[in-house]
Amino acid sequence: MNRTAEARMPVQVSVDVVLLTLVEQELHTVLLRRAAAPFAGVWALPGGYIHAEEDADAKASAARVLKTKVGIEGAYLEQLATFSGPARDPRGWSVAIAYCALLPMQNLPPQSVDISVLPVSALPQLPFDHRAILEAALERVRSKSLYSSLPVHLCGETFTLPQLQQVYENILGEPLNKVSFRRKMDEMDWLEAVPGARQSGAAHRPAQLYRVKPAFRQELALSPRGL
Amino acid sequence: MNRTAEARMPVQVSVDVVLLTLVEQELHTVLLRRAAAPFAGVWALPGGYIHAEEDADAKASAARVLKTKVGIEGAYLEQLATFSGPARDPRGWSVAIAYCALLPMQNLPPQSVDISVLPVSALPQLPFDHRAILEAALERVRSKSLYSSLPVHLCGETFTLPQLQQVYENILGEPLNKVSFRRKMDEMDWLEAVPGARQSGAAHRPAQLYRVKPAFRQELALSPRGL
DNA sequence: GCAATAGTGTCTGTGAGACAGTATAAG
DNA sequence: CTTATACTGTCTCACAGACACTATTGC
Repeated sequence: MNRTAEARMPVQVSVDVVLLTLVEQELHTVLLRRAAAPFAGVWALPGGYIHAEEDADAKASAARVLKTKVGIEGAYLEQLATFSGPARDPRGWSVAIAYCALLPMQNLPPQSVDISVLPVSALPQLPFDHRAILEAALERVRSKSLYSSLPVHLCGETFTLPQLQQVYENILGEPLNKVSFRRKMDEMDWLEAVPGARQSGAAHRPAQLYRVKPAFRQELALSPRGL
Repeated sequence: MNRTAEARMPVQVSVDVVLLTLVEQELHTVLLRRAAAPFAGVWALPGGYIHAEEDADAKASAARVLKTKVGIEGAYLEQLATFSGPARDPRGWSVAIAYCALLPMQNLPPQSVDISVLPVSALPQLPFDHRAILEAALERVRSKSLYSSLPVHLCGETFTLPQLQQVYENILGEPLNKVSFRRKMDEMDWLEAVPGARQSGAAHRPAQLYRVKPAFRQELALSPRGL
């Protein structure tokens, strides 16, 4: 057997990142204008080749892409799936390890001629198989929002329960029962009230501010029976 | 910007397959004895490089590995996750696209000096990060068995409801309520009775044989509230 | 008949959703 | 005071699990 022949035809490996945020009650994604061919000048998902010399793994590559090409750090990052085949990139057989990233809107960089934040319901045509990658990200985020704390990564440091419920509702696209939602948050036990902190300024009873308990900052909390 | 420099350091891309089956009420996995270095002679997950000339995508590579190295076709195949980094393979920075495969025991090839079927609870030390890949596969299969028809791919063409329930119980490691299980199977509506076919030979009332409805042969059925 | 397992009717407890009430801010 | 939203007490209905009963085979 002839292993060198097997490995001879080169396969390009890149990472692509679906960076999602919530702007005015709707999921938005960040697109970059491609600098180089193919598809130069076209809006596309942030992505890039793996740098074997510096990246500890593909997730680190994705974090580096977000830092150097979008200018953000600290986003929640989760591997989505790997897309592959001879046709997805005109340069030949390629592999893209896709990641999903969540970030609160206020941590996003300002838009520019090369950085755009668009609602996922009204995106331009995307190059490669980026449309399929984006759909996979949306499905993943929506399905995990049914039974986990994932959506909290779209909120800031502190938030009120009504705000958090709105985030869930915006992702899921349907209203949730207030009493059930609060019961679930209570029994999942991953939030703590910020002592003495209340939302102020509104012409009604102020809401208690909450934050994620330290043990759950890097990890999702799961609810066994959903919601 | 210097894209050719970015892509210069080569990254090896392979697929690894966790092939699971049920033998005597316990999940087993298929290991192959490695022919070549590194880890020559060691039991490892079936795997191999992507053949860009012939594979339509990474899933096709995984199917080809199963066919050529294990001798099976038609297994249920699902992408698991992609493992990467400089340390997982001594030959250097590498990417492994991991797949999970399910097959009924009777479709497995006979064991040989190079093919082994072992219970997942008593495996030898595995090379590379194959232990982590296997754990990911087990977690995926167990978690999907809580709300989908996934376990049916461990059954043969036809099966009785008591047999199917046993498969679920063996995967999950806990007994299930008989009435609830049958209610769920009924409302998920992905099984059909084989007319007139009943299990025979046992010294008790024979059970009705079922098969998967054609629409669900290639696709999982999901239950919104689990079980 | 008995033993053994298949399959079903029905009760009960848990838990999610609905509703309506109280609480607390601004003006 | 009114208005608006935060928060909570409680009822109800749906559904999962438990139990018990009937059904059908081999011996």
